[in-house]
Amino acid sequence: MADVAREAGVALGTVSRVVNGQPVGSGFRERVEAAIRRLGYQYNASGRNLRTDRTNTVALIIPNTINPYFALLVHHINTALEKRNYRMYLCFTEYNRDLESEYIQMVRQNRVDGIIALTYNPNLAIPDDVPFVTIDRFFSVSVPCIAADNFGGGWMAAKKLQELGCRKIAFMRVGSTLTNEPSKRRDGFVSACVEMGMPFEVMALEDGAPFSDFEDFLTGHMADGKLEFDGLFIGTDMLAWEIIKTLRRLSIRVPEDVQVIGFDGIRMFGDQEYIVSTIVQPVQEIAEACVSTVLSADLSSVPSLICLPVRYAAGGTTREPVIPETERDA
Amino acid sequence: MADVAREAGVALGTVSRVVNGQPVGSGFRERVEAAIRRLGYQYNASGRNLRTDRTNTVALIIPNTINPYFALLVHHINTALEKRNYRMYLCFTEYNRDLESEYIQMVRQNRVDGIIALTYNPNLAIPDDVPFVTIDRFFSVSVPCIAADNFGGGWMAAKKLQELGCRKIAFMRVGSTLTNEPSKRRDGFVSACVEMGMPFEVMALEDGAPFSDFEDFLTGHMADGKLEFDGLFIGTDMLAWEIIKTLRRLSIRVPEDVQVIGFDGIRMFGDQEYIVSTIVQPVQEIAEACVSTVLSADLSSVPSLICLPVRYAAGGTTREPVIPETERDA
DNA sequence: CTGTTTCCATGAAACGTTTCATGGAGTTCA
DNA sequence: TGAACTCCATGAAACGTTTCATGGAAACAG
Repeated sequence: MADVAREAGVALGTVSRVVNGQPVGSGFRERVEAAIRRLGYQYNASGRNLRTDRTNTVALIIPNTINPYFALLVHHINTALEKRNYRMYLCFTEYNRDLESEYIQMVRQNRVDGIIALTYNPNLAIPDDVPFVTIDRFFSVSVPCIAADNFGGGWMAAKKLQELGCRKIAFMRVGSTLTNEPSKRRDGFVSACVEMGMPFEVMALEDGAPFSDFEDFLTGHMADGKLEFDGLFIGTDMLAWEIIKTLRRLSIRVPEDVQVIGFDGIRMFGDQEYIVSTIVQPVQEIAEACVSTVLSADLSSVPSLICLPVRYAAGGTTREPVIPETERDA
Repeated sequence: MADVAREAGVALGTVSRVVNGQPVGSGFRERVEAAIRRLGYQYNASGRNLRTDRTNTVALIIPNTINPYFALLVHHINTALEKRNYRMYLCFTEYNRDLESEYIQMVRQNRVDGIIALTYNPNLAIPDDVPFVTIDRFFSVSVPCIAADNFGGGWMAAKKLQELGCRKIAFMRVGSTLTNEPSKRRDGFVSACVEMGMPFEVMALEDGAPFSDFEDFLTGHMADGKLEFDGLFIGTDMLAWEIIKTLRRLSIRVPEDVQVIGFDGIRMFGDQEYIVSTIVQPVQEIAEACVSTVLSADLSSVPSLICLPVRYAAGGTTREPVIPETERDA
């Protein structure tokens, strides 16, 4: 930059203002830009980062991008950041709690301007010197949490199963010890069942327990090769997919014998149909809320829990009254 | 850091060496570390980045992470980088050629230590002042390109279809104008067919042409509701998935009436079965090759095209002689 | 023509590291 | 005992920006 200034016969500050698009005296801009071209000058962001102590970068801490729901989340968060001219610093934790802390430490050293985290350590130390928002995890009123309306989703799933003609239903999930926002899917489900007087059961797989426990649960509720449930609400679409495979192995037909509703709104690829009938999370809205919150000038004035509405979408594992054409997002 | 030095009663350089784990006189390390704890000192990477003109960061430029193949690639590249204590700078282009150039410009300004790119502009300007490797795109001998053995994969697919009893087969792909490494899937397929004396056809969808052209192609090769092909090799698993849906709509059964082999090795989630029978790309090896190449001290001494072996995996859209249990990667 | 104000380029300091020449203290050897 | 070495902490410079106080020139008013 000093070279450019010399070449253009102007001062350092003038070059800086040209580069940043700030107002500059007539003729100066052209002179400086010519010099930049002549010298092939390349702007160096490190200098600015050091001087301003800002990086125009937000860290996103998430288990991985293999899970299609996470992939979608990453995608929309990146888009929302880009719109504001911010970059995304992506960290994969693979559900490893130590990695979560390590990444927080690391991105702080790299002076990110904010952190968005979807983590699994309930005792995570939240730094207070950088804007921090979480997805689906409530830590304290001073750490904004963005989540779908999980309770409402669970409620909606139970109601929907009744509407579809179910007489006895069950909720199945994995990871029973951790209490977080998605846990409320169960609460909403149970509340709706109680309110409707619908017979129901809840099966939560202990952490570390083998998947076969699910199969045991199902066979334990079978008589004459027939499942006593005619509706299942399952914590996530991924799990629903697995359980449907188990059901088929047990010669139980989906959706003829048992209807299944999952949660998340996962599709095979971008805009195809849902892999299972599901409660769809408003991923784009969640992403937008995360970004606008983490970048808001005054974090203390934002609500500590932002809860966004979900919707139901048929996906072939329920017997819909009218055959549903593929439903699509906006 | 200056504060720490003062607090510990040592010089700046000593603190620096302690922080970087370099050898230091006895007692110094303890004194400095105590001071760091007392002051709650936080290392600032911006200073180092400026001073060393390195960032320990590699940029990955890729269309998105919604496509499961890309998601897997991102995952493995991140792992390979992490192993070497590098961070990943992820840029999503959404197949937009202008964005590709913009991102290259941007990450250069951010002084990444290398760029790994999977791009779609054949005339992309490759910078020569930063290590640059590509995936699946050959630009010139001075730009290393990492790819699966696409030719071999196409060859393998044709051979496999014959082995599975096919008598007349076809290759279908999308994006006919762009010539890149994956184009060789077609070449391998054609070569094998010619060598075997197997009747075959090739259908490439023009860029921008509607998907229904595929359907027209298929119906154009039907008589009495029967497809004249009994085997299809399709450019990617995603496309294969779409085409299988079309086939089913045409009341053509897969794999009974026509066997289908895709390319990439996409699965629904992490380690489940493949969504279609497929030629599996060695994603992990590709990722490892990308990273080790882009970080190699002397780029000019690496081969300009690294071609990694593929393998066939049954996935339910072929009639395997023995019912295949799910095959899994290492 | 002088005094006042406005505008805006200038020059220098500062951000937090790394690195390197310097030299003081300790050790070895004659 | 002194010369020659070795070891390693020290202090200062440098990386490339941004920002701010300064002041010169132009514009305007009286």
